[in-house]
Amino acid sequence: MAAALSSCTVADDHCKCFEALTDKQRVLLEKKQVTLEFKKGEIIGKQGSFASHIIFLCEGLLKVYLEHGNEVLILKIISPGNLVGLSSLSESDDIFQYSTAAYHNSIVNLIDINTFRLLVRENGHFASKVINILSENSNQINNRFFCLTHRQSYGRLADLLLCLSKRVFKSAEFELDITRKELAELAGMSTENVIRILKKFQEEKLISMKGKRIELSNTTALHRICDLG
Amino acid sequence: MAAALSSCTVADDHCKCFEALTDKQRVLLEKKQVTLEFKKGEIIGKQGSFASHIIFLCEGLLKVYLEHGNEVLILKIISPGNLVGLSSLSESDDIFQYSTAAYHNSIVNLIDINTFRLLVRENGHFASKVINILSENSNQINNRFFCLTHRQSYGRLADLLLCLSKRVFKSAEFELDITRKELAELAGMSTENVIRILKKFQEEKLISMKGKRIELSNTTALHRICDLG
DNA sequence: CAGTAATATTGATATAGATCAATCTTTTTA
DNA sequence: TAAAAAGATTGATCTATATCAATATTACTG
Repeated sequence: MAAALSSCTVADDHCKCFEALTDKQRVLLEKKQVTLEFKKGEIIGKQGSFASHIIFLCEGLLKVYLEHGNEVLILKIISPGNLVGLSSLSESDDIFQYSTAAYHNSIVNLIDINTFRLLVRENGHFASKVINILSENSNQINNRFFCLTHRQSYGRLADLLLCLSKRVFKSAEFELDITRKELAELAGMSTENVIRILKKFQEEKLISMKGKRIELSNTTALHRICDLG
Repeated sequence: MAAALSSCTVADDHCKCFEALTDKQRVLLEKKQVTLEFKKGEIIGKQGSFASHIIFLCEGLLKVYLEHGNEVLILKIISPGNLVGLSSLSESDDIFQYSTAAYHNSIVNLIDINTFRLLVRENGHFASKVINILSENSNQINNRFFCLTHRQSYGRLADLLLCLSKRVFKSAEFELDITRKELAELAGMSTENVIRILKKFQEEKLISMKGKRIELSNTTALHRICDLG
């Protein structure tokens, strides 16, 4: 029972894997990457396109999502210090299975995927770290899967707010510079529903909002809403 | 658009990874595993318990699922030749993040997880194969995630039937020896709804059923139902 | 093989949340 | 800075699907 269900949408710090590289390997990897800036809304990797690189986020905020026709499913949010696209390491298909886009202006390192593959094969410790990251990723997405399929809208939105607060902004008060529509995609519901629930949360003094600024005033109650569904 | 959305619930053949081992390594691995039979319904690995082994399915059929309280989310079905529990390789937590149970009587190899870890670190090619498996797994679960959140019940059930036919039983006609409740869990809906939709499918001559035996008579139409949602 | 338990089926009802439509507000741009 | 576009909000309606309740069927057990 109890066990705080961690359905958080944000990936954990991944950069640790590079510690397993030798100095020489690290130099090689650094040579085989480029740093780029992406503007708000820009797509960094498009689902279905050729995956020539692994993405490392230096600054900003990204979303990783599936799209089919007009429908979108956000798999996770990427905050700085994390990697995207490890699942394209699989030699069998080097196609991005999902899209990656920037919520805000972001700075990104694009790491050559073949060099990455080489290092995995060359350095088992590095490979082992990569496996850790992939595993944590799966667990996180699985929990999000559970949350989106088994919790109802109030719970999902409460969960999302807590997650943003705890993991992305690391503060009970934060500037949420994304549209309601994007919030709705994150929580897996309609835009109108997000608005109505946020209003309800305000009325019940669980949060307070001015402009894009949100403050979580009663995290205990929000947690309870998560847990009850 | 087009692109047959592969939201299949069944894992692919995984056994390939062992090909990357040396003879000596393979012998070591074989020494560090035991073969066991599990009866229908038995739990092979319980979410939250200590993950001391990786599961390899020789014969039978398994389900991998999350549980919280009374709620269950089936992540995937495992057919023979596949591994379960790779995500527990992560050194940081050797706890099963999900449960694994047998649909039918099943024969399973339990492989010592530390030996597995050792081989990953020792043999980068093996590690690379393991990464492939983890990646394919993620992709598959992500697609199932999309399916369960974005398709409605008719589409989900059609998808499931096609998947069972194509991947598990490898035939348009098969004996589906699981309860309606379990079917419902797989398709992410209520038992009653499964029954009603199966009835509708029969009326429209898309499938025919006698007892536990199901035959898909019009897979084209079923595919169309999947795609339209 | 009778009796009980488990599962399947059918119908009626309730509801969360989507969708649609209209207005208001903010942001962008020319 | 005025006009247009994009986004936010509110209310009304609709519907897919869960839930509840009753009965039928199948499977199990002593």
